Amino acid sequence: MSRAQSQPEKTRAPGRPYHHGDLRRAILAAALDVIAADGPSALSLRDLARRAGVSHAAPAHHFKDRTGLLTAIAAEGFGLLAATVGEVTDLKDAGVRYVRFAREYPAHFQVMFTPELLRADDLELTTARALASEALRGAVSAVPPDRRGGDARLAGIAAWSLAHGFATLLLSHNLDDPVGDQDPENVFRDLASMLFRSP
Amino acid sequence: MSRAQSQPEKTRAPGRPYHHGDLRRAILAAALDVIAADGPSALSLRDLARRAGVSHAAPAHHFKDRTGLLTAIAAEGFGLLAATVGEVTDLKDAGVRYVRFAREYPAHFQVMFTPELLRADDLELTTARALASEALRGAVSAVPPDRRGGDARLAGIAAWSLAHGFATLLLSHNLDDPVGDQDPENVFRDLASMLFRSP
DNA sequence: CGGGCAATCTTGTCAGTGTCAAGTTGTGCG
DNA sequence: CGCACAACTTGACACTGACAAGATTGCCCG
Repeated sequence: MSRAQSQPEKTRAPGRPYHHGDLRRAILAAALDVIAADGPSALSLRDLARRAGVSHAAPAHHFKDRTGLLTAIAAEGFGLLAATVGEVTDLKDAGVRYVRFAREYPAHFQVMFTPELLRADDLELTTARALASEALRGAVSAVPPDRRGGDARLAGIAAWSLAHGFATLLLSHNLDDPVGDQDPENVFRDLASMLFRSP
Repeated sequence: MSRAQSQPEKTRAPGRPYHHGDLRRAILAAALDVIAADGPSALSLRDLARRAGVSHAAPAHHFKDRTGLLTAIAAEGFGLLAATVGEVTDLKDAGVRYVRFAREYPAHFQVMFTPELLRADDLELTTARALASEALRGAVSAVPPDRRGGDARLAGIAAWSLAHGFATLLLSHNLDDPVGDQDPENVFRDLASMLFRSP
């Protein structure tokens, strides 16, 4: 594997207390940094431990696994998404917020939609996902039937696909040229208008 | 990490020739299997070598790196995508083919759009990507201006976002419920009709 | 035909990693 | 006060990617 910015795995400084105090959050924050910068594959538990100044096995006590850590991130992400989309009544707004979420929490977003990295049956994950899913469903049902062609299910797939595709391509730097220096949220607003307009 | 289905790293059977004959393709094929099943993070060069019945360092000669292997896959993928989309004149058809490509070559698709796994400046990759990009651009310019709201650039982003989002959500099993047992390509056809219709 | 050379593959090694087991240290609650 | 449990450490093992150096082979050119 590729080395992190390794130091000789320093033992803890004599001054620092034995208990970290908030290791869980420290590990999570460091993990999000790494993932946002270099993707989930660059994540190393030992590296995170080094950054937090604890021993290499400390993270395992809070998240059991590498998978456990990523699952926790995904669950947190779905919670944040549900909060971001919130109680919105306009579908276009929901889409804009979806895109905003992806840009504000790129690490969460990436992990949330990479199922092979997650413990699929984790309870926190499934409930958080259900919550977010319900929020999105609510936004779909808010658009008047005559503007979405009658089929709510299809309208939902369309809206989700458009927002998700735009967000994904954005994060993977595939839209850098076409959107240029415009605000991506405004660009997406135009896309959404193309999808739902009076027939 | 997690162990593969490890055997004691057997030395080559006395009968088998020293030269494999087509190691490059064998490694590629095995890699695609693994990625399609468990994602790129499950990829192990040593495991691929075992599957091909060669020594652990043999793959490095064909693709230098783990990154090199993934880059080769991505480049092949963009070539295949360009060929799949081909010389199509209808944008909706192009989208359908995009979705078809993602389902036929899920491993390629996944790797193609995970830039942190790739050597961004690789020549084969960049030329193949340019080729595919041009094919998609051609499909966009084929749709009559009155149906796409005048702005070709925006129409391109919309079409790509819709197709890419649908394909991505499909592969990550997020649309299993809503599309049910219908043919995803037909579902996407309906989505595409929502996007481009006479105002 | 044969000699050598480059491509292909092997062996050995090193640092880094995830995970497990067992021991230490601190904390809060009875 | 003391004791059980949580938080953390230490140590070990099997695995990994990468590199260097050697073995084997096909093949091109004389």
